[in-house]
Amino acid sequence: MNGFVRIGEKPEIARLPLFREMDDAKRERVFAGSFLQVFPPQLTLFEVGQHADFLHVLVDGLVELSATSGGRDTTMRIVEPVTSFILAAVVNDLPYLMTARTLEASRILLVPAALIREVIRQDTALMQATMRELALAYRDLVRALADMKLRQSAERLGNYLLQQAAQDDAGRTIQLRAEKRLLASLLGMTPENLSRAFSALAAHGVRVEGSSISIVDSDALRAFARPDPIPV
Amino acid sequence: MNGFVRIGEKPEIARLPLFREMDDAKRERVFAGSFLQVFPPQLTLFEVGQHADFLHVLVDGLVELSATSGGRDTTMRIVEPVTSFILAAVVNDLPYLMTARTLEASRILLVPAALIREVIRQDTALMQATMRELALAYRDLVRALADMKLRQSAERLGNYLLQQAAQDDAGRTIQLRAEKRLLASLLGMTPENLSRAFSALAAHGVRVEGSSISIVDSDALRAFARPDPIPV
DNA sequence: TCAGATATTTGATAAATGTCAACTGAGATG
DNA sequence: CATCTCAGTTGACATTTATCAAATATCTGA
Repeated sequence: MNGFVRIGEKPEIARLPLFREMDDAKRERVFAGSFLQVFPPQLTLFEVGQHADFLHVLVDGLVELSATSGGRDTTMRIVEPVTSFILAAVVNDLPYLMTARTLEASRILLVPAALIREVIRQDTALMQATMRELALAYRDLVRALADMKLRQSAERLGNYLLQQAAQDDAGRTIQLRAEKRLLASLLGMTPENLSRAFSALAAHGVRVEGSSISIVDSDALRAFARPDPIPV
Repeated sequence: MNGFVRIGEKPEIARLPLFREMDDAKRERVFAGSFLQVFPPQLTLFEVGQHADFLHVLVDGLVELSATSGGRDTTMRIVEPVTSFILAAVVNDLPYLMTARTLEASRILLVPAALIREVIRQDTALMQATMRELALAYRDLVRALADMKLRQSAERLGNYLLQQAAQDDAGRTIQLRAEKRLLASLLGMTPENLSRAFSALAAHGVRVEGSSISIVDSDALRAFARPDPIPV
């Protein structure tokens, strides 16, 4: 299951903001030099400190990115398909700051770092897309850090739910794709605390049934969580 | 005090990683379309949500960038000269996510956002430098967020001191350029808590005299703060 | 230099979060 | 179908951090 990209995968990858605008021939070259690989669940793809050999594009499955500080580690991002990840390390040819682990069986496009750096230098549209992608990622982190510094746990959870509901356009019901312990780590709290945060949100329009969360009163939740007014 | 860049300022700005590699004529064009302005202390340069009209380069003085979440706000960065700031908002033509305020009287080069975006499109070296800058900024934030999630306050302070000592190459003594309340906000704690964190670090090789902090036993401090092993 | 304003520190207390242990329930396995 | 395992929840308690108040230090400007 290891080899060049097959035809079937290309369109959805080519449609990514990162690759969308670039020259077709160059894109072809990138794909030809990359390989799509299948990984089992719970496999570590790379670890903090390792040299960044590949830009990753998750085509199918689920991946966790975690970072370490003072010995312990924390979930930084849960990557859903189709998304590229670990772009910043690749661009600057620096060691990974995060560890990546599959949560489910996943298909991942591995783009050799040297290749993508070379094509970035040659293709202005790709470079510009990379720049945009990094700037957006930066802004996401600014928000995440401000949230972490200023909001308490139930509020962070409330905002996470509102955000998920908005972007999955699932309307009012959110299906958690990962375990709750992971969500807890992503939101910077313990599983016990997450559990209590969910209880607290019951009074603010949130109903929980296993991994299915419904926002039954989104005004009430908004009033409690005070989401950031500036759109992404 | 408002006008085109005078000769005296150019060299140090041109030496910035962001502008260093670009075509000389293009750089000249950027400078010609920008203006250097002097601001008094405690002046708000722009606020969250405003449209990003200028890339800023702090030439002299001190600037605070703060972000807002749930009504309150927190210091995200203390900008020292000579550094550009607010690049991500300018690149993507999006509203500022942060508020900027001078802490001291400051001279700032204001580069019109439309101009820098245009020149970025034309000059590959500048685009690449922008991309690199954003990727590095992203990585800084990854670290900051992991720290915030995983370390407690005295540990965060310890690491901040180690990092400052390393980069200012001031050796063992750090001069705080801003008020301690600001440092507290930057590190995500209250001023009271910062004060106690300093007391706690007394037992780990740190001596405080007003705004002058000495690391008298850097091994002890390192043992306590367990700094991240991966270099910046 | 002194008075007033402001920053910082210290103490007492409250709130939020983490830790540990026990319990519950759902899914997996034989 | 029983039971085994483990994620999730709940309760009791410890720790960390915030809050409020007061005391002290530092800075500013007349």
